[in-house]
Amino acid sequence: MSQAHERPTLEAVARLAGVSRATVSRVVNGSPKVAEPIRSAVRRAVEELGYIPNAAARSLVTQRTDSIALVLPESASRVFSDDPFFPSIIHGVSQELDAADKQLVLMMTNTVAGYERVERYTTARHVDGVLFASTHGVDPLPGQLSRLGVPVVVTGRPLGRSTVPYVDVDHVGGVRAAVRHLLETGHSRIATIAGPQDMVAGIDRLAGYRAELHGSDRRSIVAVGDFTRESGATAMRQLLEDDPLLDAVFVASDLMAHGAITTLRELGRRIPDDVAVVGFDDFDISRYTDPPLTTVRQPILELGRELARQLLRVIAGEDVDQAVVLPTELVVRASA
Amino acid sequence: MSQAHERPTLEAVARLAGVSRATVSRVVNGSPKVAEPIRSAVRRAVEELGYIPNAAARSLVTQRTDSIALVLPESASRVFSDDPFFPSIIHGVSQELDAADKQLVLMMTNTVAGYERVERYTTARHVDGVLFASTHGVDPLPGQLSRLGVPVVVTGRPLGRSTVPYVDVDHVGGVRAAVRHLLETGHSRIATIAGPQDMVAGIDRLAGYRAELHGSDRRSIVAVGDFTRESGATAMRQLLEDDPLLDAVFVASDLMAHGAITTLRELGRRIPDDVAVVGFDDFDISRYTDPPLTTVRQPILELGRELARQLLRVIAGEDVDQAVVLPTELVVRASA
DNA sequence: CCGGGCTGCGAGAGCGCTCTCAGAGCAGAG
DNA sequence: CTCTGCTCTGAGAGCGCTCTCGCAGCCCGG
Repeated sequence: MSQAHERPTLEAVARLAGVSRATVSRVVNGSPKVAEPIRSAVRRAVEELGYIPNAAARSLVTQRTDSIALVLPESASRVFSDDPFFPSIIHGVSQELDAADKQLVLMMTNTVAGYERVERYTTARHVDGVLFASTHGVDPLPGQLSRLGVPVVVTGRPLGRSTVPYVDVDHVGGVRAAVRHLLETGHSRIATIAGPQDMVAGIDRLAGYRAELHGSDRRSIVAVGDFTRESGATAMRQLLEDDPLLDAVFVASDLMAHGAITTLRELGRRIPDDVAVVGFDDFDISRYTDPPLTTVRQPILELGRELARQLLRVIAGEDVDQAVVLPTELVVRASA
Repeated sequence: MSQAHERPTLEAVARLAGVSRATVSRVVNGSPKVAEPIRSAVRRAVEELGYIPNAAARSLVTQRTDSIALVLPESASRVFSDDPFFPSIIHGVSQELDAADKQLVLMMTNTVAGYERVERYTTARHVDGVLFASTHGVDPLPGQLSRLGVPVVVTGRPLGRSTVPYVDVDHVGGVRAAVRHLLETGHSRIATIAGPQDMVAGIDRLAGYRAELHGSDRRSIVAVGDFTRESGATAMRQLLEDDPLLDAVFVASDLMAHGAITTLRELGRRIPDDVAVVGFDDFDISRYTDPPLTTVRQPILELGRELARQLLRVIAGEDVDQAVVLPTELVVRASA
């Protein structure tokens, strides 16, 4: 049954092929300086024994593990089942790492001990580098690891000063396009449901809204949510209390936009005739809402891929830009 | 900057504390047979040097890695961004592994080479065990690994004979409850949109539908989808062509049910008055469809957790049941 | 025919840890 | 006071691999 203990080692292959361990190692690792007859003899021995190198032994000497950690913050788990953001990031990262033949190790800091766990694990040289997705507030861990010599890349411009390389999307540009669209289509009372103000995504999107409104004679009407559907529904109700005559709302996430739409419909407002709605994300579901959601697309999959690519570059010792910002794009559908 | 090379070893700690490597190792691993004064001297040295054990060296001798692979099949990536199934599994697995202080290594077999990659990686003793989620058709890999001595647990009753332990949900029971509900509420022409017939979930849910209908004088009206929203929309159109008078439909996944609802609405059918709709999954979104979806809840998070728990038991050498089946439950909302 | 350079292979050290085994030290019994 | 038995610590082997280094064999030019 279990052949776990009898798994062949380099030594065994070497004996069978009648060569030294070093030569087998060369063949296995594709060194060019092995003569052809010997090479094929070794190949045959490897095949026959079903030899597979022991990863721990190898990385003990090479100091590499060929795996990469992706750290998702506490909040990730909370919204996990409803929010395709993290799955898409994971998917994108995984695509790039697959191509580079690296493994993805997922870590969630959803327990209190998680934070310390991540630190221990990554500094135990378990992984060659660490990716952080969507950190809240000012997270010291990325900088800390980076200072310890661990390659690190994060999503989202870090709050506070930090020299850790990051990948982000153009929140402000996307939001401005959205608000401009609302202005150009003749809306005069444009409100916003902002995201959490301890996250860059929340902060920047609100800033974009304010920036585009600034200079027009429109005043800003703001409510704040936490990117969940429920918070969007609540915030919409609040906005309508604040200004019953508002005729448009930019919502800082698609999920919150869905919540807002539910509220608007409950209160008998027609979309977009009474109130135009624009979201941010362009999740798949948003094509299927009623009406289909006008929203700002952010390339989440690509964000994940770029994140991984940057880290691989850092690991390879190449120079990388401290910031990579991916473009966003307004997708006009029926809701505005 | 980079302190990577100067990272302290056991040896260094031992020297500083004035003891042997063995004693430091004992303290680090919490062995009780170390006298208190020495123990605290070692602790101080560990603290002072910031010592963290090298994982590779440790697992080279212990033959354990304290990490677990979760393998998602090709199709996972395809539906990843729209289907909360895999995220929930990941989340559940991760909860249990966190508690056991194990790491989660994610692998997707979405490339052609992925299959072989998984095999190499897992047999390289990179992980202590392997979890498979939602395999399609008859996948030989789980059995193969299991025969090589690698602990394996899979989701979903395996097709074909297999002795690999699995965790699944009670598809048939849930579906029968759903169809019974439709019968009891006076529906006479009950159709179904089935899932892919190369997956247990697809097969069993169709079987449940047939089983409950059997004996009543109703005939079965079947279309097949692939669990995606689009396929649900298409299948619904097909069903209405086959039987324009049908008054209820059991749809084998929530996403397909959403598609079906879209189609029904486009064709002017009222839900549930003209056609009652029941789904399967109870995804979060299904509470927010219009009307809210009556559906069969399957405990996906719990499925992931149980999956991990079973594997941990196998790894610990305990006996486990070859099958664990979690209950499903009909959740009645407005669509039926 | 000899010496220098090159290529291909093997010997052996060592990566950082765990764990067995033996021995030192001490307490208590005889 | 000796002997037994126990507890605690250290020495050392070894996990499976990579990689440096040196040497053997060969080819070529002088």
